Amino acid sequence: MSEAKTVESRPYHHGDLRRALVDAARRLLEAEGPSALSLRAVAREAGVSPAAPYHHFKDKAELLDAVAQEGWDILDTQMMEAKRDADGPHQLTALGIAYVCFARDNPALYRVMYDAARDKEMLPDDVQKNEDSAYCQVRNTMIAQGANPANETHLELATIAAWCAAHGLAEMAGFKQFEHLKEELGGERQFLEAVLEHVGLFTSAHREC
Amino acid sequence: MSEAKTVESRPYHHGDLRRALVDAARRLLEAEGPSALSLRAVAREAGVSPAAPYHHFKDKAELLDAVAQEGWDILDTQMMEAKRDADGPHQLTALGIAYVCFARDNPALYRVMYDAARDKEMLPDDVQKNEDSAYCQVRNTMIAQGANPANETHLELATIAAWCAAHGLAEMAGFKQFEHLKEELGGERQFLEAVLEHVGLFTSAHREC
DNA sequence: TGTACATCAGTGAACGCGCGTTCACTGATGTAC
DNA sequence: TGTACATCAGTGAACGCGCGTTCACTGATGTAC
Repeated sequence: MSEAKTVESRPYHHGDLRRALVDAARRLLEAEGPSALSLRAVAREAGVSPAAPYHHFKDKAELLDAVAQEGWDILDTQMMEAKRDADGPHQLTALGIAYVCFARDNPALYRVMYDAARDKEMLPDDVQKNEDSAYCQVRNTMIAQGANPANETHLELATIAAWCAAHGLAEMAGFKQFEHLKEELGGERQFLEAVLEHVGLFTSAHREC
Repeated sequence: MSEAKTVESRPYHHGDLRRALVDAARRLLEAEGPSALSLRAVAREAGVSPAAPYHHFKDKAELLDAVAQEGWDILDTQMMEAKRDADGPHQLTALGIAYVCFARDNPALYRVMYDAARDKEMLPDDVQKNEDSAYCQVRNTMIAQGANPANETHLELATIAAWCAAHGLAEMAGFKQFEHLKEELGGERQFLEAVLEHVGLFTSAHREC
């Protein structure tokens, strides 16, 4: 689509083509959706020949993985901010809302993230290993809100249950069937909160997206 | 893949090619996954020329819609059976488990169903309109288990919350990260029940998949 | 009951397309002496 | 500081592929008289 730099100004060596390709992929993704995300289209969008990406990624899958990884990183950051800005008892809901808002604001990116996860049949490793990851934030917040950290199984199950509910809501919140509820409740955000409240693991909160 | 009838036995006019194409699509889907589901591959699998499907479907999307619709019908049936076989207080969990089991047993079909839904940004119309639909079964079971049918908004939100949790679990239950929990709890089925229990809308039940 | 004919449901070849990937290449950069 | 040379990161053309869809066609079926 758009090109940040004018074509003629770019030197033969790009400087950071890897970064530029991931950026180009994200631009394409938002503009055209996941089905438009071919290696060639990404190269085109970055203003580079179709063979150039192969100096930075083994194949198409590796490029997609890098895009997905960036998605997880952004998600982590946004959830961290949401948690920081929320009062103690509202932190878990704030995390849930931040999760769903991320998915709603970046639907194509979110889809790439989960398409990769389903293909591999696993979330990226550091979703559970990195202490700042979205997953660990939910887990730690559950402890802060009274879950017993000694009962590891219970804690994990609760985290997974909350995660599943948020993921389901993220994928379905846009469905037209629910539009009347959004109107009735005063907006999408209120709708999201109301659904999460019904899940039972979350308590109510009223913060920004 | 396989061919039910021998090639030479099939008459020039097929009889019910529409049906045969949907069946072929499902066979392909389970054997090769959603990415293998091209119009041409379906025709090939059905033993028919690439142009033949156009006498029964406007285009590829319409064929995919028919496949997805069949998925929703099967889901409705399986949930109905699960509910019938469960005791009153366990019916809601039985429905949840049946939902997740359907998705786990037919992962490619489930993906086709939701890919179509996300593209259209809505579930098929009769998921909410048909009284036997999975959605209405959950809704009605909530009433039977004590939800106030007069509070329509509350009822809908609870139904959606349960649906979201089940959908999220359906997509994530296969992730390798959760394998140790399945072992610890004695199997995938126990794991699914345990997660749903944590959702709060479900109560425990112990029935067959 | 037999025949003419319209309609239906297939065939198979062809179209143009964009894709992922490879290849021999070349221009730019960095390093050793 | 200057030069030779290895390495790096691009180019652009080409490969083979499977795709969705269209087309003129033809064999089978059903209907009217």
